[in-house]
Amino acid sequence: MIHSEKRATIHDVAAMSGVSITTVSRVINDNYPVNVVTKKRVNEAIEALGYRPNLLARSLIRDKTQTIGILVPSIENLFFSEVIKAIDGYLSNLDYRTFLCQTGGNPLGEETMVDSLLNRSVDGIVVVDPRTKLIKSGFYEGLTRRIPLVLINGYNQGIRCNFIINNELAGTTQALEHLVLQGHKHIGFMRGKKSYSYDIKEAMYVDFMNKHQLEIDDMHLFQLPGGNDLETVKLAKESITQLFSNSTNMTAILCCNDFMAIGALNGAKTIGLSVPGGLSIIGYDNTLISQISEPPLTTVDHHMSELGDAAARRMVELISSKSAEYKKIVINTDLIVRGT
Amino acid sequence: MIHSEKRATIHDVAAMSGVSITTVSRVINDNYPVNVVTKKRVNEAIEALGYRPNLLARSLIRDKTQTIGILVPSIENLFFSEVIKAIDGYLSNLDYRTFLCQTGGNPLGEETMVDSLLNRSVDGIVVVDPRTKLIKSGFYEGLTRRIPLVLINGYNQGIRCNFIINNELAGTTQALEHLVLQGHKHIGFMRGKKSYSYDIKEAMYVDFMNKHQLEIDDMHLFQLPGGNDLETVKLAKESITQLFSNSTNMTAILCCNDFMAIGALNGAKTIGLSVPGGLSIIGYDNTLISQISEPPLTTVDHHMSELGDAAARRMVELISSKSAEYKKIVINTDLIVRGT
DNA sequence: TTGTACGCGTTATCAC
DNA sequence: GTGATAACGCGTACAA
Repeated sequence: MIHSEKRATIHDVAAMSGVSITTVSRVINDNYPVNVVTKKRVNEAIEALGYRPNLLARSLIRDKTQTIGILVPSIENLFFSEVIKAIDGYLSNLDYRTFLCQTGGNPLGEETMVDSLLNRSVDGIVVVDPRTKLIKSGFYEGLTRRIPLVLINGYNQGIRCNFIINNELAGTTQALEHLVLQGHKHIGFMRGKKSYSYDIKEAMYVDFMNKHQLEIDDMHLFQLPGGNDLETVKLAKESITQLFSNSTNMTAILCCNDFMAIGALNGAKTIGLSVPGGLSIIGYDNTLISQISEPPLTTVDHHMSELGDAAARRMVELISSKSAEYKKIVINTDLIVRGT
Repeated sequence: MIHSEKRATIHDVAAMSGVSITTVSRVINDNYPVNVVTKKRVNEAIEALGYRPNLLARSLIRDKTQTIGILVPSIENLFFSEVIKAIDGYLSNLDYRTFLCQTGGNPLGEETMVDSLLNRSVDGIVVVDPRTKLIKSGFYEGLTRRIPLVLINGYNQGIRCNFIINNELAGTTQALEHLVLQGHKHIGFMRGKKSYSYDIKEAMYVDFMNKHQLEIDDMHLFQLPGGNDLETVKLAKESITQLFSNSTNMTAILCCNDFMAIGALNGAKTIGLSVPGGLSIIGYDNTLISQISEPPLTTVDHHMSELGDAAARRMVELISSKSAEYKKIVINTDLIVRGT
């Protein structure tokens, strides 16, 4: 297939309207005075030729590409896709385009993508769920001195970077307090294998239970081998059915994400355990699956859109150099009480 | 915040290694013979300076950006995000980066984004779910003469463009035949307001029912005001509860997407109608929600990853001009029989 | 095997 | 108000 029709350049416009390319440039950018009649002639030529500036050439000299890179472990994750939507939505209005980069959730992938984006002269990089290893190794601290950088989650104390983070502490507390208020004393906790956010939540859970003098026995703590995907649903379901096939005094459980909570819900249904009568379940993330389950899931809302919005806003600030310090912006959580 | 560290250019490398930029360029691209010792000196300088070619400058002269634009109505849609993942995954391996463009599902958004991508000299554009209006108006036929273009779905007869499409016909037939084989005679059909794919499915449904001499009465045909989002779940649920609160002879229903099917399932549960005992439900799309419902949803699998893969492959073909004709590539469907 | 010089399409800096 | 001309960083005839 041949795609030969060449685009008109600024020279073509200049030739047709009988002026220099300098004047054409001025008309386009409207940054210097140009005679009204000349301007009209130029605009007519632009129209006639269907001329559009080549942004590559413009970027080369301006050293700005109006382009932002977004790094994300995987796009089809419900949590990530909503964040991306928000970031891109915000930046799109400001005439930025975004490069979508899937890293596969491993450090090498992130480094490779960052390299690729730097070579393409992006104006900034947003990393969703950056690898802890790269944060601690100083990789991102080095990067943020070269280019505007915003990290979403993955916060670590003392790292000189710009962070937008969820308030995992508050979210976990809200959920647990809700359960205690409902009269629950035997509250379980379900987490995935390794993730910074699971660690924070677990620490918070243990802390909370101790403070309220509620017991935590081995039966209360679930560590699933999986993480945040479909497999997790099955694993969670099995865990719950197994637990209740033995005997347990557990009457409520806090799950680290909605997949786990759905799994727990399905497990309870399978063994005829009523929810929330026999078992109260609280999820985390407020993804769409929490709204379509029956009954709909009580869950902690991260406000993912706000997270993305905040990241995009911060990015624009950094680009326009309005801010000279590293900020940590915390997005609040809300407990969404539904039917479980 | 100041990001001042300037990147080394090809000139810096040339100066440090005591050769001309031409030689450096040859070392980088490995396209002309260079003395082994010279090459070594250059490579050392590259290493020492941390030099990386500026792809903007390279693109400007080569007229290739290694960049593809992906247009999509909205990224958080389960169907779209899986397609995007596949497209980007495939192209990423070939060192392409992708611009993610959300169009909002309206013609103006699509035109604007296409314009933006052309100005950025992308090597090709993939449009997921293109607006019918722009297909019929000749917009995309014109575009495909200027740049490699692949349309995913939205196929219309006689349009000279490259399409990758789902076999809606086969998918619908598979689902209906399954129901008939189960002995169902009163089969309903649920669709959304306006979409080409709903139209095809409905036509197929009507055709099938007529061929099998099965009746279609007004109670069998649901047209929801919504489409493919959370609201649809509620609407579908209400439709089903209302229908069965009157009397109906319907024993099975084919839904145009999984959201509708989940809604129908929730509705049935609410009124104590057993699934599939009292009502069989078949969804469409095989999104993740069909796997986590209880019971899991019987649904038609589109093979979204294959759809994206095929689009990416076709794009690469077009770019390398291996193909001179417009092709329509049809991706097969499979009925996934689960619990409804 | 290597270097010079031009061009890619634009904006910025001078002159006039 | 307007126009040459030099950048931006790179690839590549052409010449040596």
